[in-house]
Amino acid sequence: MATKANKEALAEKPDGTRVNYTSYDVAVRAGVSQSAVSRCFKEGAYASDEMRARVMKAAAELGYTPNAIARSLITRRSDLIAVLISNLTNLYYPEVLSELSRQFSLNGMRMLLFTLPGDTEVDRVLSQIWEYQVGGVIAAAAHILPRHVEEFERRRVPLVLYNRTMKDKAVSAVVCDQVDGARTLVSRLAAAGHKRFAIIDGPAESVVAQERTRGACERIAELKLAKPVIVRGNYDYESGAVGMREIVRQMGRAPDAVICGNDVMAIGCVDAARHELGLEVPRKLSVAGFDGIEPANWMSYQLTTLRQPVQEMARAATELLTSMINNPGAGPEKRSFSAQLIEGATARLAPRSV
Amino acid sequence: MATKANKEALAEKPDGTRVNYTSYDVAVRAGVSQSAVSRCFKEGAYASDEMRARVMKAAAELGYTPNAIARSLITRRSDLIAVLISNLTNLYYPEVLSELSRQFSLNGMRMLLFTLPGDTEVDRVLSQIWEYQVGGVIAAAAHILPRHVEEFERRRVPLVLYNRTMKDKAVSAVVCDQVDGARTLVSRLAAAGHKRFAIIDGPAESVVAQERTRGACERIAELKLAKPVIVRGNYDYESGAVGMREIVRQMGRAPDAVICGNDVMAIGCVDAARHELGLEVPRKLSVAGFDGIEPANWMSYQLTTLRQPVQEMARAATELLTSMINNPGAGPEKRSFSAQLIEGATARLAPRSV
DNA sequence: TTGTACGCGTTATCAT
DNA sequence: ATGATAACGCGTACAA
Repeated sequence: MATKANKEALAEKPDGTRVNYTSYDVAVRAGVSQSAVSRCFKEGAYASDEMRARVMKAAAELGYTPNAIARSLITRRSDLIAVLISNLTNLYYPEVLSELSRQFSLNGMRMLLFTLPGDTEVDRVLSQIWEYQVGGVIAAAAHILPRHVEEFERRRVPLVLYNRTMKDKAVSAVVCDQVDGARTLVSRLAAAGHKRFAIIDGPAESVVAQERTRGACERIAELKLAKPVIVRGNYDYESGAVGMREIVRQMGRAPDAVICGNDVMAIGCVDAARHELGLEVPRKLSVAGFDGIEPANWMSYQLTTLRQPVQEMARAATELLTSMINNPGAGPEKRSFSAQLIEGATARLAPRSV
Repeated sequence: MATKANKEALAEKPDGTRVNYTSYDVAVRAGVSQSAVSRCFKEGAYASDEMRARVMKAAAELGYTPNAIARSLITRRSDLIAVLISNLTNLYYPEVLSELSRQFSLNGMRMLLFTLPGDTEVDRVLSQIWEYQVGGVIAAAAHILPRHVEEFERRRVPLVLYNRTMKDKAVSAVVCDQVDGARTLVSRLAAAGHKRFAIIDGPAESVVAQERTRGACERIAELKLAKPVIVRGNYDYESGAVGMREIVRQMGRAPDAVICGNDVMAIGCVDAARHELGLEVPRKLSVAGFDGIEPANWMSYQLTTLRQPVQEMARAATELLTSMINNPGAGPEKRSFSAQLIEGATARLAPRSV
């Protein structure tokens, strides 16, 4: 047949070398049908040992690899997962990404990575995602709006939010309880005698930052302490240092404790206090952060922080997503984790109670 | 026709909602042929304004998105790029990855991310890559062997190595001249009076580490200085601290200068010197690192380091890869960059000469 | 157990 | 300018 001849010729290059063999090429070489080859590459499909051996031998000789693109066209599902991340320069995300990658790899899924530079890019990135027929998406990025979630629902693409939730919209998510962590932190600081608090908040669009600040403020109010001075930061080192200076300016003196929206800002805050303002930490000033990134452990800091169980959270996210993929009917599910207080050496804490 | 009826029914779910529309659905709604729809979504293809408008309207109403899987099956090329990275926990890589992502996104390519946990995983990961018919690969990972490169050549898949090269094998790469950087560093340190050097080397399998150490040793020998004590590290903070202690143990005293295989180890080294050994840095001991990661800038360190021009390198890597994709004939090409000495505050350097 | 035939959703090649 | 039709490489129902 002409068709067969064409197919055979496909792998032939002008220079005589061959490249990109298909299951058909393998079939010809093994003297079996194409569908037999297909079956041999699928676990638990009908195939005699004799044939399987012949096919595998031919495949190995040609260096044949199944074409995942063609496969997912016919099976109507791909093992592609998209991961959306805001900015990798936030030292917290590489760890998350690394764990996600490990977990997905273990589950036989491939990861399509999208980083979101700006806020308005979401629509553009989502349309790229739809094109690739991904099996699911993990979004560890800000700027995901309810209308985006609705599009996920319409398209029946499973979505798991990482460390963010959505008001008035049921959506699967893996979160760390920021409010609770912040409350615990304030309690422990207050019990140790801190009275005047200040907060270096994260960027306005970060839900995580909002929750951390809210938790701290709530608890401070409950304890009838003075309302904290709050300055805005953007999660980076410099804004932590700037924030610290601004706090001192606004208060006319140093506060007792500064709660920072993340570890990097806390480190900037500690450095500004020590190196620029001459404030001893923690003797004169307590500083605490959130996340538990690796540099927080460094001897120069030994930051007091609320560590997120990244490994467990990443695992939960992949499990949640895979279960959503396999049970398309199931409704949204939230999994919440608690932050762990790392006592560190940048804050004076009362001994653990309760 | 039965076929048409089937195709129409495809987007229909049991519950009556529709999902995953195809170009055929759009065609029916716009009252044109399927191939017309296809053309409308392709730039510069024949299509009257009138029809284009009708088709786009129908597509928008349905929320149609072209299926990239099907497209790349027929065009025999995908806009997928695979990126291989050893370990994201090395603080240097997130920046690289972030830049690569930005660049690829700008060029309309999607990024498939593979992280390599171990050394023997390479083969497994590569076979996953072949399955996805990627247009090209950027490898910023150790453990890529000549036989792997040969498979890239056989399969005609463009490969660009990031910060690694291969002996006896021509392969495209973007590198930073580590040897030259290390030599400059030693020269500047020696000119400032440092005589007894020590080196905290990176892991054995890191070519980058080998070059950094080699460059330093060469220059030290040329200057007729004592052979440096060399201890092995593994790029992480702890191994920098351990390395520093080990150096002092081996030498019976502190050296004049320690050159570390990367910034994270240098930071560990500085911390161990200051906090554990009571050595003033840089008054009693000079320490320098490589990479120029963000924490190296922090006030507590202000590390003296050789910064790699990550942005330029990432850009070069994407340019190189895209040009290889577009000119399949062209041979391998190397692009080399110079590291920039950040003078910092952890080493006493002689004023710049020559 | 194996082979035949068809279709996944798209682009490319023809006619018209 | 537009429409029919044939691939792309694979999985799978069905026949043998």
